[in-house]
Amino acid sequence: MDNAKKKNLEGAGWRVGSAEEFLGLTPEEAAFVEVKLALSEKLKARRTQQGMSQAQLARRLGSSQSRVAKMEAADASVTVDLLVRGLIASGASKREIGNAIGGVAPRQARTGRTRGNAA
Amino acid sequence: MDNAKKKNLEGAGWRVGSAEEFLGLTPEEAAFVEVKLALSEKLKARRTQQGMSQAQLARRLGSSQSRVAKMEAADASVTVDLLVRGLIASGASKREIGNAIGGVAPRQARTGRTRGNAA
DNA sequence: TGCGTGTATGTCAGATCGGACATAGCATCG
DNA sequence: CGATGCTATGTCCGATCTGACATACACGCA
Repeated sequence: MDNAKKKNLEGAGWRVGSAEEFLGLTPEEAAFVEVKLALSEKLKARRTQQGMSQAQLARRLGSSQSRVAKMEAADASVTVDLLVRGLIASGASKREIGNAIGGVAPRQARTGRTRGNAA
Repeated sequence: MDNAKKKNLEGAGWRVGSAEEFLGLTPEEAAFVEVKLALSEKLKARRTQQGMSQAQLARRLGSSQSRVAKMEAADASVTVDLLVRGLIASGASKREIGNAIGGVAPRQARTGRTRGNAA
């Protein structure tokens, strides 16, 4: 799965979700998968951004490299639970997690926060 | 990690924000619990707001009333996975889910978290 | 009082998850 | 080339979760 491409689509008009429907998922299942995908992407982004290897993050998580790989691949055997824990272990705040799921595009194109912030 | 401990503690009846530290949770565990709490609150809010009973939501979820009760109680035996599914089943958008976690209050005052909608 | 409805709590068998391990693919380096 | 480091995939088996059920509590009503 190439994240770059997916992100392009997201930024453009939203395509990723349609893949799930194509697979015969209900809208609810699709939404759930989207949540997982969003979190797995964010996890990978944070990890690489911090120059960590999967093995390092795994250690921090008390898990294994293979599991981290599956997390980032949004493998079916990975739950949102684990992804959230992984994000937290990678230092993500609740805010970041929330934004990853429902937030506006994580693209850094925008200079200001969605909402007025820092004094 | 130490789910047993968490289970007991949660079962012992606990309060929202500050209790984690008192319970000796690591910051990461605390953050995770906060996520769960935020989601369970949102779930209950959405359900009642829609005039649904736990049993009705359960049916929609393909689950049972007792499990929904546990979800809303943020019981240790429910995962973020299930909470997210519950929210989706209740019609919540990804955005709403993200906001519930990441906490930018959409509209109403964020202070009355206990349920203070007694207007 | 008894009944109906909604919610809370405990339990359990079966389903799912997760850490660990093995293994393979791919770069990079000496 | 071999060695090292990082990632991907498949497979176990013990740990955890989940739906279902039983049951209890609360409230309103006739």
